Amino acid sequence: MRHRLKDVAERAGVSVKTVSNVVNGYQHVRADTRARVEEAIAELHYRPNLSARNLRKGRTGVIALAVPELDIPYFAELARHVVAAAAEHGWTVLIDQTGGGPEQERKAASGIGDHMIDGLILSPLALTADDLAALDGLPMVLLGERVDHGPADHVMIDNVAAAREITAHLVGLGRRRIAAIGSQRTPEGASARLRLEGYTTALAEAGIEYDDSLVAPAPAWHRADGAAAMRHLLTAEVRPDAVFCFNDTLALGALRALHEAGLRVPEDVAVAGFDDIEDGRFSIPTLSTVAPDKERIARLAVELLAGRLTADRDAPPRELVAPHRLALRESAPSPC
Amino acid sequence: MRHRLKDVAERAGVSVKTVSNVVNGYQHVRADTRARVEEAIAELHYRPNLSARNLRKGRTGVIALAVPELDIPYFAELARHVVAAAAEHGWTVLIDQTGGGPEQERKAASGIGDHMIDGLILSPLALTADDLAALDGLPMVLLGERVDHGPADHVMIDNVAAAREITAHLVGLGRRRIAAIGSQRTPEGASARLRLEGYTTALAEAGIEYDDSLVAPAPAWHRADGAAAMRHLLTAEVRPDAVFCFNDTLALGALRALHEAGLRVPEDVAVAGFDDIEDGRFSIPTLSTVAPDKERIARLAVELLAGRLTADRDAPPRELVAPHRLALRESAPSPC
DNA sequence: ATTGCGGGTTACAACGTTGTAGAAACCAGG
DNA sequence: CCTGGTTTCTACAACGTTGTAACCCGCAAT
Repeated sequence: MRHRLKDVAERAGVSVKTVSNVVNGYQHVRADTRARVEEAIAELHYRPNLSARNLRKGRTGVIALAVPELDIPYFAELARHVVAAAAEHGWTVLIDQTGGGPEQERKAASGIGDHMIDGLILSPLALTADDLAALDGLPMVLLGERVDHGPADHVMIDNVAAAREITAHLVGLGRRRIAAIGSQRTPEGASARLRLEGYTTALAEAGIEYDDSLVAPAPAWHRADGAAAMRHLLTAEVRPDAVFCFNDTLALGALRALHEAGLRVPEDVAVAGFDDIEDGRFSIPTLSTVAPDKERIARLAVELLAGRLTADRDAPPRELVAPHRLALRESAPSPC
Repeated sequence: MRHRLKDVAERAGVSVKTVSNVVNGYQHVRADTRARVEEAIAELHYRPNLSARNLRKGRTGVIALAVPELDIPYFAELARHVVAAAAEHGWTVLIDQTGGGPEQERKAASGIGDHMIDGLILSPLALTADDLAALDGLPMVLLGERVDHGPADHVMIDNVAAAREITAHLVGLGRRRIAAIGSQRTPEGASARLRLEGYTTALAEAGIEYDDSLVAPAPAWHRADGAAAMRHLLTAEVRPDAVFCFNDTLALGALRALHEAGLRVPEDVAVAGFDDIEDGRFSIPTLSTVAPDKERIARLAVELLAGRLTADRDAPPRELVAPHRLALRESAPSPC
C-alpha cells in the first residue's frame, strides 16, 4: 500500500539513489530521467518515510513547544506565534502540554521527543536550573522567569519594570489603596515574585506604605482564583480602590467578583492585568494590562533555537529581553 | 555525546540485543545481567533513538491533532482533553494549527506527519469529503460538521438539535424578535448552516415568522465579528429582544456591543452562545450556552483512532454523536 | 552417557533513507 | 581517435533499532 524509494526506482528503471536525488532536488539529474522518476512518484503516490530520513540525517525538522496549559489564553496565543515563526524556518511544532508538573516537564525535556525533535522551547514552572542542567543534550530555549541564569538560552520580559509601570499607572489615577492579586510563595511562583517586586517598588516610589493585607495569594492564575481573591479582599474593612492582578485571567475573575459585589470599575475600583490576552479587549469593562510582545517573544525563541541547532551548539547561554508596553483600556483608563 | 545501544552493550559486556531486551522489558534476562545493563544505561544516560525504533517498528507512538486555530478557546479546551485521552493510550499528541486553509489542512493530513504519526484527528474547515478520500493511508478521525458521511471516522454533536433547544429556550423566556449571529454562506460554514437550521426550526415550532434581517453573518467567529454583527443588528428599526450566537466568542463580542449601546442583558436583550468555553462562566453577565461534552468528544475520537490503528483498519467509517446540554446562566437565565 | 528442554544470550538481517566514492557516459579540444 | 573533465548515475554502507533464528549452557529425564 505504501511505497518506498525502491518501488519508485524499479518502476522508473533507475537506481534507488537517483530517485532519492530527484526527491531532494539534486542538480545533476538529466531532465528526462527526472521526468520519468517524477511520473513514477506520482503514480505510486510515493511519500518519503520521515523516520528513515531522520534516522539517516540525525534531524527531524520538528521542534517542541512545551507549555503548562493550553487553555490559558496567554499560552495559546504564544503557541500561535511560535508555530508561525517556526514555519518560516521550515519546522513543524509539536505542542506539548505539561500541566506544570515536574515529571511532565522533565519528560517533555528529555523523554518524549528524544530523537524525535531537534529542539525544545520550554516554559517551565516546576523545573529548576539544576534539573535542567541535568538534561544535557537537547537544544533548548526557556521562556519566562522560572529559571534565572540557567544552562540554556532564555527569553523573558522585564517583569519587575512592567509591574512597576502598571502599578505606577494606578497610582497616577489617584489610587492609594492598591491591592495585588496573584502572589505565590511556592518555587513555581517566580513570575509572581517579580511582579510583586515591581508592585512594591512602585508603591515605595509613590510614598505609599506597603500593606500586606492588600496582597492576595492565588494558588493558580485562573479566573476562579482571581474571583475568589477579589471576594476575599472585599471582606476587609477598608476597600481597595485599585487592584493589580498578576495576569489577565485573574483580572477577569476579579472583574466578575467586583460586578457581583455591585462595585463599579473603574470608578470604585480600578483593575489592571498582565498579558494582554484577547479576552481583555472585549470584557466589560475592557481590561488595562501589560502587553508583552508575544510575537517578538516567539520569534526570539525560535531564532535562538535556530542558532543552537546550526552554528554554535556550545556557545554560552544567551538571555534576551522582549519589549512590553501598557495597554490602557476602560478598567484603568489613561488619565487624560 | 549521545549514546547508542552499542555503547551500553560494550560497557555492560553484553550484546546489543540484550540491552535492547532490557530496555523493552523482555522477561528472560538474568537478574544480574539486567542489573549490569541498567547500571550502564544510567551511567551513560542512554535514551533510545525513537526515529530508529519507529523505522523498525513502523509505529511512532505519536498522533496528531489538527485544528484551525489554537487561540479559539473551544479548540484549546478540546486539545487539552485530547491530550489527556491520548495519554491513557500511551500516545503523544502533536498539535497542529492549520489556520483553516485547504493547503495547510492537506499538509496536516498527508505531508507533515507522514510516517511520523500513526494517526490524525482532524477538525477540517476547508477540506471536503473528496479531498479527504484522496488522502488514503493515514488513519483519520474527523471532528465537526464539515464533512458528512466522509471516508473516515467521525465524531460530532447534534448541532441542529442543540441550536433548536437553545433557541427554544429563548422563546420560552418570552422573546419573539430573536436574532442570530454567525451565519455563513461559504462551504466552510457547515456548522453555521446546521445551527441556522436548528434556529429556524425552533422559530417555526413556536410559530414565529423567520425574519432574514435578524440573521447576521460573521466571516469568522471571533469576538470582533460578534461585536460588529451585534452593532449592525442594533441599527435596525426594531431592536431584537434576544440573540443566539453560533459560538461563545461571537456571544462575548455581542455582549460587549450591547454594553456599549447601553442595553441591559438579559432584560433588554437575552444572549445565548454555543461551546461553553471557560470565559462564558466569568463574563459579565455570565453566558447561557450549549455545552457540548468536549471530554467525551475527545475520548470518542481517540478511541475511534485506536480502533483504526489496532483492529479493523478497513472497517466502514463510523459516525458517533457526542451529547450536549444547555448551560443556562445570566445572559438568558432559566425562567424559574 | 546421551538426549531433550528451555532459559539466557547472541549474530545477523532488515526497516527506508542518504552520504561517499566511484563507475559510466558524455563532451570538447587536440 | 585519444585525453581530460564534467555530468549523470549507481553500488554500498551506514544511521540505531528490533525480529528471527540459532546457539550455548545447565539440568532433568531417559
